[in-house]
Amino acid sequence: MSVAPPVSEDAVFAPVRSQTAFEETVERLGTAIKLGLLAPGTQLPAERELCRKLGIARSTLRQALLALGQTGHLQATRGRRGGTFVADPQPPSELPSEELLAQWQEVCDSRMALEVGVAVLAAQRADGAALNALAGLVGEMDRQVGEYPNYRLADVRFHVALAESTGSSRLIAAMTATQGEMTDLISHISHPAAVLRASNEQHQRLVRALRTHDGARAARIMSEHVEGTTHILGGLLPSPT
Amino acid sequence: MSVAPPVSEDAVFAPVRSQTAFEETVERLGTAIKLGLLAPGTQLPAERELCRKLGIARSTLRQALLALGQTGHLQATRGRRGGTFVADPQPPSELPSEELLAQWQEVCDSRMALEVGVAVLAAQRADGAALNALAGLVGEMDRQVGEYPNYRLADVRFHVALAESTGSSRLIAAMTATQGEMTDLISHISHPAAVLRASNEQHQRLVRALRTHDGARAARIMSEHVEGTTHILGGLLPSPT
DNA sequence: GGCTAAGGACGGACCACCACACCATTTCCT
DNA sequence: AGGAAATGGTGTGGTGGTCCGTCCTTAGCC
Repeated sequence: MSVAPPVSEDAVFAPVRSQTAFEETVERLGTAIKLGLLAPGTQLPAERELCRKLGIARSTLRQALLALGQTGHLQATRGRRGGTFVADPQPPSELPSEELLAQWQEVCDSRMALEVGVAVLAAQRADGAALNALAGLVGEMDRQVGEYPNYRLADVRFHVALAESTGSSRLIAAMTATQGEMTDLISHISHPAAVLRASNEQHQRLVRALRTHDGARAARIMSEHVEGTTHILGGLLPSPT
Repeated sequence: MSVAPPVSEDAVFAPVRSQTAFEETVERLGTAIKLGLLAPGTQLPAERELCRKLGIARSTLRQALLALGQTGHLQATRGRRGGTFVADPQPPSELPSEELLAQWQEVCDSRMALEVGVAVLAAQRADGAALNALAGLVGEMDRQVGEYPNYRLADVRFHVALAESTGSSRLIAAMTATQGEMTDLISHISHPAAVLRASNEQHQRLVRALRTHDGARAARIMSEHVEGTTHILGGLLPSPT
């Protein structure tokens, strides 16, 4: 027989979570709205076109749009020149769900892996335009250090733009999903200007590392950046027993 | 209006792919078998228990087991002391699917992000036992450098063990999925002993970096390690136009 | 007034999934 | 020898998600 070690088979036999098309659509559009990727006032594509893009039936899409309308994230008007639009605010943002709180460490771990890897790839690939966009977002965050919602908006854009600079759609999707989870986790804790300034300092140093294509340095900076958030959460959230 | 930049909304409106429970079960078990995580001869849990673990109905599980039985990956015997067992070989491994070939660059990008991030986390967290297990697998690969199937088996175990050392089940699952995709991509290309030896050299240097908790160094080594495979594939596979 | 483009609503068909009960085979135990 | 137990194998009915096609309603434009 093989000397195979006792491989942990828990991962293989872990519960299988089949996501319905309806659920995933609500998730995707809702996350994009919450993160500000779809700005308030933005008009969504027409239903008949959007369901084609998403690869689902129109009735299924309408279920999702209805759900997002009832939670106040979307608003629809009929008739010619009508359409579905992203609603303005959602000031009393939802409390993080139980299950997300229970998994907050796993979320931070996934984020660590994703962000560090993306930083390394970005150091290889980011071109001038992408670097300028990132630098612009760093400046925006610097200006909004006293207005957390605005800061967070630019923060999300920064990390998503980083993923976009790699040119990998998988990584972009993973980054938006991760940022959505992070937003749920951190939206209800305080964000002193000093902390934001220090965090943005790391953004700036990261962009400098990207300009010189220094992947190792980018990895180290991003690692420290993510760890900062993780430690803050660790001090405020209940640790799983 | 907001000065929002033209965010690439392609990612938001990308097709939604709802995976059925049946498909995901076949995928999970099939990958685990192909990767050798479930060694030949291993007995699966009884159907009535396994469907409970996976959180699906027994009939759905049986569809998956039937499919894997018809492809020769599983074999079942009835009666008390019976069960479902992992079949021995699958020498003529399947050709990589069209869609996977078309996405090979995205696969390598995802792998880069995941592996580098995992390496950084492992540098922080890997304990003595995990490091010894990794070192043992490096030794095994060194011995099997002339027998590619055996080498690949230890290679997969090495990378999965790296993910296990982070303690994050999400990362373990992501790593097994990624290794499954990589196996599909690289199983039909040649693997000279010199290449394997050089690759395993990087494994060894990585373990040394982990022992000193040098995350930056681990990131650099892993980045070069993944890039090696990517370049080999780039020379042999058609590039997407 | 009519055309058009948009959201809104309905009904039937199909299929994945589930829950439950039961059958067939083999082995173990008394 | 015979029954209990544990396994894979089979069938049946019901539920809900999804798709497809059709039609209705609203509102702006020519």
